[in-house]
Amino acid sequence: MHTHFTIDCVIYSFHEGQLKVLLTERNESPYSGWWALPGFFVNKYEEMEDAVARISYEMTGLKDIFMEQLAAFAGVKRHPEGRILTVAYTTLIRFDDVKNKVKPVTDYMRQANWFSVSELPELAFDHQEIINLSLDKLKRSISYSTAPFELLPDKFTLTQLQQVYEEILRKKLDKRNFRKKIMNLGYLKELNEVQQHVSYRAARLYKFDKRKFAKLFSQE
Amino acid sequence: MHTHFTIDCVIYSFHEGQLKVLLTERNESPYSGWWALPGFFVNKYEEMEDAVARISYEMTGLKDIFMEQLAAFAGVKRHPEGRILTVAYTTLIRFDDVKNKVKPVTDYMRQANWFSVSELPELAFDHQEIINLSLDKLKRSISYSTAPFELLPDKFTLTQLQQVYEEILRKKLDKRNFRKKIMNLGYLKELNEVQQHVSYRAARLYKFDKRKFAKLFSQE
DNA sequence: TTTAATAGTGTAATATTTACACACTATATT
DNA sequence: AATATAGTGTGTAAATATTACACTATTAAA
Repeated sequence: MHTHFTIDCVIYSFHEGQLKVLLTERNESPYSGWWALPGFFVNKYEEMEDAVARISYEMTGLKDIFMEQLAAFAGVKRHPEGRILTVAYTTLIRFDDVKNKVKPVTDYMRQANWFSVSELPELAFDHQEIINLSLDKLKRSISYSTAPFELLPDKFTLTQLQQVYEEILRKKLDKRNFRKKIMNLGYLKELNEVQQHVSYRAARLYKFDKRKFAKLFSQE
Repeated sequence: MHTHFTIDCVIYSFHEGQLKVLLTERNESPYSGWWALPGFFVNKYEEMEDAVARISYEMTGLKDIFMEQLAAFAGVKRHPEGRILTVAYTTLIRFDDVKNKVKPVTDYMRQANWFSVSELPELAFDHQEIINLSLDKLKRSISYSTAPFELLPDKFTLTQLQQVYEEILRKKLDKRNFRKKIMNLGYLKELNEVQQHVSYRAARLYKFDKRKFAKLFSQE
């Protein structure tokens, strides 16, 4: 009638054209030395949302990131000591905002690192399964979520946006059709600025307009 | 680091044109005498899926129903004794299959009864919140889920199907457009049978073709 | 036979999706 | 100055899907 209770975090970012997930190297038995999702035990009198904030910080050094619940995983056989119920949370962050800040502030993990979701090492516990479920959800919800814009910098090119879509959907899209469709949605603001420091024709930059996006999905 | 662990079940059916949810009257403190989702504690060495089957049976008398996970709820203040973490599960069943069988087989609940989701009594704990989340999910996923057919009998009329859609989406649909669209999807089989015992023009019956439905969503 | 209740059906206008290829531009290199 | 490189930016026609909209047909009961 009691169970251990943990939180695991699936933290995505986008870098060099690839969807990345943040993993930590465990320093504790079981699975010591294995890569795993950042996660830890919830305290007795701690609200789940507070635990998510605390644990994501302790395991990765990242602060103030908003996480959304994915699902609960509770296999009795996940751990020799008996059941450990974990609730998985997901978030998406801008790689550039955090690139040098990702470092555990606890001894439970030795290091943290970004891995391309298509080239993951063998993971501890059922963490691969958790990631798979989370990728499915991301794919299904992409058309009505702000996910792509949470992964990109404030100003981005349409090619970058298309790459994010292609990574999440795991398929190539047609450039002209993609641009037509995304611009038609009306929540991208075209800027009078272009990319800097590229050795080819610089692409125009765009911004995401949260308000217009919200309006689009408010009434329906 | 430990928590109580329960399962709560959100069980829907469709009857007399309305989406119904199955509630149980509690016979235990706290909230004794209140209506609540059928739910109970998970045993120490019990797999979560087994607990779902056992608890849904004990609280409602229903056997062999497949439930899908909705989310975990874990407020510290849900219960005076401290945190009780509950994982909510959802299912959809055919009203006619179960109409006389719904009865708790435990003393923890006094009775079970169907309520229209638009006219619920005040519920114990945060159960209204759980139902709201579940209704949202049902709405969002209706176009790519088998939900409407799980609520209907094996043979059904297009009007019944449209009513299910209207209840889940909470809006009226145009009859001609609805029929055009649903028939175009190609997974309804038209039967050479009509409704019996109706005091007006009998409607044609249809069946849901699972295979064709699955094919439709397999490759994409 | 009439009434009441629901079943069943089509079309035109508009919007969305798909398939598809080449010229343009900025920089780096010689 | 000329050229190579690498990625940007753009249009159209065909097919498909969506929307708005109203009357006739059928059955059983009165």
